[in-house]
Amino acid sequence: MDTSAQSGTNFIRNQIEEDLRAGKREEVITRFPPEPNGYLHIGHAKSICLNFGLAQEFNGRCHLRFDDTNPVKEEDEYVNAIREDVGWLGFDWGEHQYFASDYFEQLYAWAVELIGKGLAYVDSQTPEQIREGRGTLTTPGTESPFRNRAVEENLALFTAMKNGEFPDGAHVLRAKIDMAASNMNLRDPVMYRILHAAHHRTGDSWCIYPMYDFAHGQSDSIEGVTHSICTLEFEDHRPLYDWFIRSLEIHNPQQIEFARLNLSYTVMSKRKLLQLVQEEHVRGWDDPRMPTISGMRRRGYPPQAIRRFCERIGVGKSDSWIDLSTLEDCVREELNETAPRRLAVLDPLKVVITNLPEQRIDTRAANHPQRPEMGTRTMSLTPEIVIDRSDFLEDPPRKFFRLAPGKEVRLRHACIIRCDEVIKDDSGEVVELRCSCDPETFGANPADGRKVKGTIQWVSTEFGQQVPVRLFDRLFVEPTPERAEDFRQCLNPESLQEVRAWVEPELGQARPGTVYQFERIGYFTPDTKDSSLDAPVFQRTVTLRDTWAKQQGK
RNA sequence: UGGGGCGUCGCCAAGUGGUAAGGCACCGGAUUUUGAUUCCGGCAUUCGCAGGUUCGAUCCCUGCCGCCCCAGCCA
Repeated sequence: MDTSAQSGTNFIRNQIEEDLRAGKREEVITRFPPEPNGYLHIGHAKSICLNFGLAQEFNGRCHLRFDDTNPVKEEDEYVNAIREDVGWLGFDWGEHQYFASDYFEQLYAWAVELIGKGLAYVDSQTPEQIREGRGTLTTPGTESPFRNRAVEENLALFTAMKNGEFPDGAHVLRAKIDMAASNMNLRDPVMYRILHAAHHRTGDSWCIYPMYDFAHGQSDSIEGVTHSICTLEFEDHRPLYDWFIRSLEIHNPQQIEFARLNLSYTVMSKRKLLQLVQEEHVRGWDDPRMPTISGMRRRGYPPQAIRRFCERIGVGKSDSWIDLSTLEDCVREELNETAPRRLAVLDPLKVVITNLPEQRIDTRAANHPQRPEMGTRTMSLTPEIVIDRSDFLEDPPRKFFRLAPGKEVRLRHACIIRCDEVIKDDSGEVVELRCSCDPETFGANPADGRKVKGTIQWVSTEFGQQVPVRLFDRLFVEPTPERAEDFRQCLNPESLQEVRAWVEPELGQARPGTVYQFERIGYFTPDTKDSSLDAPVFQRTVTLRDTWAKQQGK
């Protein structure tokens, strides 16, 4: 793994260093704790890189622990997908894979212990009554009439809850803290609820399940976690986290909170992502337009690019909205180094070279301009080729370095051609160009010293192949769909376009796993799901920077 | 108007008493058989605002202002 990354510093790293220096901790154990109720997205990647990265950096370890305390939402499909994604990102949890459900027995015993200490009680109010009793942000709550039940009665009731003697919602176990606390989390939070639901791992063994607050900290404690890193919204829970640890007198991990990632032009909440999938706005969790790890993998984003992105955006506590261009830049940076180059024509315009000396002229083309070790391939120029429609303009603006009537341009890896004649159909559309070539310019500049600034890609219609290519655009037209009244109203109707492109012959056998650069266009890779052995379906990973287009847009 | 956080360049983000790193974006220019890449150069006399302490403050104090989170038997 590349640890060479530009390691900027951040407040969490600083604090860990301080804890180690001061002797408060002797090792660093972190954990990535996803709830298996959805697929991982780029926001999770930030947390994964942070937790695993810190553990690596301090020679500690990072656990993968599934926070599966709510059986109605969690599924094995999700735990498998999560394991695959974390591994693909390049992180290894070794033997340290855990489930909060592994600790149900221990958690139950601890609940009993707290009841014994008079720190927990069974509340028999209805959910509505409990809500009303909690008070509001500005008014204190009121104590439940069941708050002062005897320890023995609490024990008997809690045992009966566990034994399935009550229906869902009949009773709840609550921590006895302070109904007037200004921090709502301390107003006698619920520890256990009755849920007659099958759990993905424990099946029907339990019909009471611990709440997040009564499971997370203790799970960290059991595993010896030293630094429990989570997102900002849990900051208010820290006093409760500490209260349980203190009341139980067990190992005390330290919770540290950081700001979650927000990315422009996409949504990150699991609920919204689930909705996109269920309402079929996308073709599944791994749709290449999704901000999920699996979607990015399918789209061709290399894991190194995602790790670099997480390193680059830093870690802080202020709400941040990262621009999509930052992510795309990381993807380009990686792919520019590794992607073999090929020529492809997405929007073909037929060109006939009228004076080609032979029916076929072979040239050697480097697979990467800066990396000769990536080898070369042969390209065959024939009298009939296609070029991209956007590389020809009948009436070009100043500084248009491509083809136009009477103008010259270089065919990449081949020779210079001049446009002699423009052929149109009845409707006036240009359907063919007749060009003459300068045979002296194969692998050489014009002997007379004339300058031909433009170079364009081409494909021989005799040897090339036609393949489907999907062009993705951002899923949303609004920079912050997350804030919209209805984020679905912001969906980009043109986020997926499919064209039929001409590509170099060997691309017809391309397999998923390799990302190519189609020169002057972008990076493309065969889709893992829709490609077959000899029929790849290409998709655009990301475009190349295009300063010409940018200038034109102004 | 309870509590908890946050406010340094368009977007992120270091720095936390000694006179503002870096990245993305943007703007110039060089090289280029990808208008790609690469390379050079530019880009905050200023750190939410107002006072105060100090020889000196983004860093300390006071007061404002703005934004985010919390009233699930979700995590």
